[in-house]
Amino acid sequence: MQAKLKDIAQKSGYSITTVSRALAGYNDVNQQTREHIMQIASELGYQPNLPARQLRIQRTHTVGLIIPSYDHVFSNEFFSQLLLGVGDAASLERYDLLISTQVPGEDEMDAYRRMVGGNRVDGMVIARTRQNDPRIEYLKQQKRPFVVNGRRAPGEVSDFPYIDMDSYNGIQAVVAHFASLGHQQIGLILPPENMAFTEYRHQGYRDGLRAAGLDYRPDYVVYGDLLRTGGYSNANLLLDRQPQLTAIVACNDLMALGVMRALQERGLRVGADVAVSGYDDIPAAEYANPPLTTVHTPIYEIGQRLVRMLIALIDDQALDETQILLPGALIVRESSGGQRG
Amino acid sequence: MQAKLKDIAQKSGYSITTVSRALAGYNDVNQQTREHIMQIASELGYQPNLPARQLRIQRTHTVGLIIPSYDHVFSNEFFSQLLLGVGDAASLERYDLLISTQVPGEDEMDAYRRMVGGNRVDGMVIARTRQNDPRIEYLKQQKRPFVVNGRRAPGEVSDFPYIDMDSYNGIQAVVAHFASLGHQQIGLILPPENMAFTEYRHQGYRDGLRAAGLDYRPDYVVYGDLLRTGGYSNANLLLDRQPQLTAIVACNDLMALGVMRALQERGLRVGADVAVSGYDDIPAAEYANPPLTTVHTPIYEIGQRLVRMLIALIDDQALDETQILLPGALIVRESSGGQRG
DNA sequence: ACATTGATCCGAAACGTTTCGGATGTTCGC
DNA sequence: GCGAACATCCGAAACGTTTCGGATCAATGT
Repeated sequence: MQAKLKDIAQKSGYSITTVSRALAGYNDVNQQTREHIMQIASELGYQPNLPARQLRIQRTHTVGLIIPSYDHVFSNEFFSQLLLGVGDAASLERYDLLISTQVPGEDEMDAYRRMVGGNRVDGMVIARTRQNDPRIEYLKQQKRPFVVNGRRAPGEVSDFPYIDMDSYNGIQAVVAHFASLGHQQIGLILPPENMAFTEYRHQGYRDGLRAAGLDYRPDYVVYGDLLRTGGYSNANLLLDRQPQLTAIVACNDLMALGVMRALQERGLRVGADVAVSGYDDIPAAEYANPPLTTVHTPIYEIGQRLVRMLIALIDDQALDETQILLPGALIVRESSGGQRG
Repeated sequence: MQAKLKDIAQKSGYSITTVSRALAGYNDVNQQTREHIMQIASELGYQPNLPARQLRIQRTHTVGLIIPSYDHVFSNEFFSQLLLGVGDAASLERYDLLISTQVPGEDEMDAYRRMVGGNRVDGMVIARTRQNDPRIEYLKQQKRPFVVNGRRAPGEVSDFPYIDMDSYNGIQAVVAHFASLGHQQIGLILPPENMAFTEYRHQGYRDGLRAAGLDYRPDYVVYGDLLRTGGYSNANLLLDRQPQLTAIVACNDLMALGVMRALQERGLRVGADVAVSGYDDIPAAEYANPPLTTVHTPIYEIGQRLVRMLIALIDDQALDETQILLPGALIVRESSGGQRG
């Protein structure tokens, strides 16, 4: 049975108040008294009852993260790396990470209301912003601390603290790289249309083509689902309609892995016949067969920084920077193939 | 400002008690009264204060999982898949998942004491059992519900509910497979010595050799760290000392990926020159270059089943099965190479 | 009219911890 | 001896929800 302050008070002869103050390091407790109390607490294996403490101090020392759950999408290394960054940074600050996996939609919003409205967490981390993101609207309306990996769509004011990748320039660099290899028929598999970052990548592709003196072809562009299955099916769709394509830019690595699968099943060689790029540089990009060209996203570090920002907000401290845009380095691997005529 | 029961009581004219009972569905509240109260609760966006409720009912509806954190080891897809299985099953039961990432050792044990002793969680999931696992000893001593992915070491009584892979037979199947391809010099990279499952895999390797009429060579066996870096360095160690090796069994996929890196850097072809196998069948095994032979572990499903078992324990329900050993299917991919003379 | 039953509502206490605002005792200075 | 200052300890109330054990009222049966 778990010991309580009351048990230590009984065993030590001091009041519950003194026991609490002694364990909390209050300086109006005699040193010997403190040591005696701490000894008994240790013997009894005392741990403070956290719901009681949380209720009293109105703080849980917990960061909330609700993970979108589609179909094992969590095996998506983007989220696992983010989660590790968040978790490690939280642990360093003596915070825990509370997770709920929810299919986006009403269940997800219920989970936000429960966690935030129920004072279960001190603040939230949000990732993968959507257009008119209801999560952000709810948190702003509740005036509760939160930080975001992502911005609103181009042209909209992002009125919250965020860390995002400059994916506009990242995709532009991919297109420039493929153009420099001689590719003139470059396809694009975008994220879902409702994602806030989709249009940044779309614009990066357009401007990359323009800079390379290539025409934008809408029929070379499809919307995907950020999953390997979406990469696979959309690569097939693109290649069925546009067999002249010699390169495909997928807007994340997981879709790129699906593109590679589709190419291989069609007897096309990745790189040699069709160049492929992903985005994010998840570990699987490097292990892939062949290794995948991508744009590096420091996912783990983003997770860490988000937590540090969030805890500063929770503590009512000013942030050094409230909106951070990180550049992403192009990582060229074998899926680019070589120079072509 | 978050509405409380008291606010609803004031606005409705009923007592706090009646408001609480109405929202909880007690049948001694008039239907009209209930509807009136629920309308006000909805208008005010009421959410129950969860620390208060948890303190009162002595239940948090939370599963705890402390993730070992070495050096981004969480990017290990074993844990991310387990976590997703755990998280999805928990969500289905209206449970949250509380995570702390901790380096194994005293900080980790402090986190267990805080979560369990502080009534932060209703039960714990433990993975990757160690010899004399202090986590298990603590939870047994506390008489708190927990479930384990893994058993104690061979010959020891596992006196707790678990789900484990039959890795003895899994590794034996790998060895048999390599032997059937004609390999006679088969190396082994084990998990760390302090892992409870290491000796099952070691025994599977020995018995697989014996069944194939091959001698056990202790100098073909090293202990690794379950990380890619350990696979890499131990493959180099083995091949420096035993250049005649034509196959290497790594006891998890991540180490196998490191083996493959080491081979490739030595100008050796994976499969053709040295066959490689991992264990677990994480997604990266399939994407690897070349695709990795492995033994399938249904990690996500294990996570789900563990949570169902745990919640049954929390609810004082009998388990259908308290100790489950799952077979793992051999998945042959290109890293095996072909028949050799 | 009185007692019983049923419907409906509610006060009080519990959960365990924290901390405000004293209360008490001792010592020292005047 | 008295008052002030200091060291040390502590009672009470707060946090928000739940639920036990009534309390009250109206209707019905005797």
